Amino acid sequence: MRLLLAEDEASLSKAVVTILRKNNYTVDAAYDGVEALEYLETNEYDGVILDVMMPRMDGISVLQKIRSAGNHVPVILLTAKAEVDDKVRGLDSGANDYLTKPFASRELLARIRAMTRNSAAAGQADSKLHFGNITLDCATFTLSSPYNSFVLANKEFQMIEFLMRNPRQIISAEQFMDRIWGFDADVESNVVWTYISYLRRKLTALKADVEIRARRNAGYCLEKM
Amino acid sequence: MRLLLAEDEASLSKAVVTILRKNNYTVDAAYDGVEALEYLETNEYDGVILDVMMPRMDGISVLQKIRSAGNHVPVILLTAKAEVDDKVRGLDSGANDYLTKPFASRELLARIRAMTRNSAAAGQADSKLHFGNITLDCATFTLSSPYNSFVLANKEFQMIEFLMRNPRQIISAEQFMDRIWGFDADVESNVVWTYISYLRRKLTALKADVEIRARRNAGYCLEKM
DNA sequence: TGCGAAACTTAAGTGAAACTTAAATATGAT
DNA sequence: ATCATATTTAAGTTTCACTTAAGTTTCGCA
Repeated sequence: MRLLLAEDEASLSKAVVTILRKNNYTVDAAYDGVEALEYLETNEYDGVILDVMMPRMDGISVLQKIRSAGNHVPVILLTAKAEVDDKVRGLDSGANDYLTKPFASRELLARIRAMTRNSAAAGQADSKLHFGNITLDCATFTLSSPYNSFVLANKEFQMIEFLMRNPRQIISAEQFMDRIWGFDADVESNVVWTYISYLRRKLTALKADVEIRARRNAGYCLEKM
Repeated sequence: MRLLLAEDEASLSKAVVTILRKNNYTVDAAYDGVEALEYLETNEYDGVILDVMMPRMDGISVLQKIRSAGNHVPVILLTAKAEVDDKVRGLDSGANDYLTKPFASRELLARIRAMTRNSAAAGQADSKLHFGNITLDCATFTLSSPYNSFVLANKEFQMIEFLMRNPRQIISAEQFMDRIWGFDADVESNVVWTYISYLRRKLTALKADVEIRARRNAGYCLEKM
């Protein structure tokens, strides 16, 4: 799951990013409205947490802008004070939820789960993905088959999740990079090969009837054997 | 996905075309504004990458011209300097995005994906080509008939794609070379024969009711038997 | 009908892309 | 601070798509 956090207060932003990463979200952080907009235009997120009060462009304007561009990504607005007017204006502009500072991290996590639940439900079955004889439990990061099971590390999990949400589709190394590492991360595309290798080893150990096939000069593709 | 790249600097244009083709876009290249306009008037594209500074007609004028003609194709503008005025003028003229040189290829690709996302969701019919009893799935590189199917290698795929997008048209070996290998590649025209041979073998195995016919001293042509 | 040119087929060689592994580094928990 | 685990880098290895080359067939024309 990939989230964007737009929050100008650096210490709060860092704290929230840490909490979210611990909970296995992939998080990009923007520090003002214009930056947030740029991220939103170039990446696809599963959810956005948007501070209302920000330099250069306020959160509600960002929200209006992306909604008018036809982007329906779920958005939680953050604000310092619970002003009813702000709240109404925010929700009218297309926010899915609203949270006032200060907030408990547990509440934020719960609201994020609620916000992303719908898109998951709309897309497909909830927290468990199936393909062939393997199952990925997104709540526990467990990849299992009738023969065996593994608890996956964060990056491994996101790789197989991406593949299982798009079975039989070709996914390029660049798409993995953009989605999991963020398009501005400077890691070698080598790292994708490494994780593909790890995952294949696990699929073999699971006696999976599916495999990650390489399509030279194109990408990878999860297919039945 | 079919893109038009309008960029006058030959070396940059060539580099970008190569990158885009590698990412399985079909790309036409124009080297000035007037040429770009001609391409845009005679073909339908899924997206356009338009350099602002070009001979004969600048990018923004091209953009204004096609917009006033009612063409809503998504456009990314390219410019050397990040001048705010230029940016505003470009976006006001109807550009969907703006990218300043130099740029990372991964960022360009991400922006193209963002730009074409909507149209991809709208019309996915583009990703499958039909002729006679054979079908080419451009998403999975699969060539199939009611009897059988093959996953094609990159070059094979591009050859049959070119033929299936222009059925009954005569395509010369040179056209294949320019389009698939690039007009400056130094490979023997032998390779075209080789791939035609591979494809014919596959068409036979598919019991296809179409064939690649050779027109002596002219080229090849995909026709019903 | 026979000749030369063009088109075709096949198979082996090559290099770039993909893969694997292990070691180095970063992160995070105790 | 220390140790355990996750992630990234680096380097050596393998694989396979592409190219080449050489021999064969087909075609058009005299």
